[in-house]
Amino acid sequence: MLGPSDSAARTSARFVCDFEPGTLISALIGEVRVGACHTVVDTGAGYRLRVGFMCGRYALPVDRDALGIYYEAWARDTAELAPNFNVAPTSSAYVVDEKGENRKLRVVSWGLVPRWAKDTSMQAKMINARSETVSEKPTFRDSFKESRCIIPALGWYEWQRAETSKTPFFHKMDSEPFVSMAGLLSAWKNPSTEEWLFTCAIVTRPAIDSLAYIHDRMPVLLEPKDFSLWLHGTTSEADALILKQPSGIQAYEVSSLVNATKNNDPTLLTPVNG
DNA sequence: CCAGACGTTGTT
DNA sequence: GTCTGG
DNA sequence: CCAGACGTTGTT
DNA sequence: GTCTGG
Repeated sequence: MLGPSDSAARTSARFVCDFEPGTLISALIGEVRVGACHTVVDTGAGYRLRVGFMCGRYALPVDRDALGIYYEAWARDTAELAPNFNVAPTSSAYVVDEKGENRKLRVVSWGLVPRWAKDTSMQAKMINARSETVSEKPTFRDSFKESRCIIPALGWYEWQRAETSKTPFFHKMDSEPFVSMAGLLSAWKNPSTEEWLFTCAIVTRPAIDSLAYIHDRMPVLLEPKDFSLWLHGTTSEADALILKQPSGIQAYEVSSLVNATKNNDPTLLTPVNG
């Protein structure tokens, strides 16, 4: 059982709690069930549970053709996007999808608009879809069943929160050129203009232990050998891929320049000595 | 029947 | 579109 | 995700 | 505090 003196556990262990988030747990710490998702912060006045952050920004400073080759996807007809070190919600982004035998690279807007939406006002909040509930939620379930995609990135950013600070980290693969995030794709027809808008969301999961000191959630990551199954497998097969434990991820602190979306250059990826 | 929601993360 | 609440 | 705005009337 | 824009 974790105690206040267990400093290693304070920085890296994760917990499930049975009480209201934010409750001071100095008197309750003996009752915390170790298992997932929360870190303990010493506030001086006691111990507080803290949750981490989620993938709300990523980098894709890569051209269309490199993605087409890596993902074995048709990219010749895809619009060229500028290299982007700071992809934000509602930004244009590349995804890989597969209709029948045709795997192609597609330009979409990040933040899923379900096909029945009246407008795009909720888009910026729909950047993540929890894997635990994605097959049930009205906003995501149709896309999960019929229109899964891969969202490529060089890596993703997370902000580690402390009592008075927030520190961005960049996450990338050790030995793959890209992070392949499990995604959902949706096509929405604007009722006014009759134009189609393609949008996507990143499927998320609890963070693996080695990343828990930064945040408690992470994207579902796909291995190259599983790309096809994610894109056209059954929902059961997709569920199985969600449950796989990812590995080979490195994370390092970066400059808070990334906070402002107007900043968009290679220095955002430069490691900071923490 | 119609009206209204439909989501995630992190806050206290 | 589809489900829940009134 | 973070940064930045947060308003009206009347005018072109 | 909460919403919009990037």
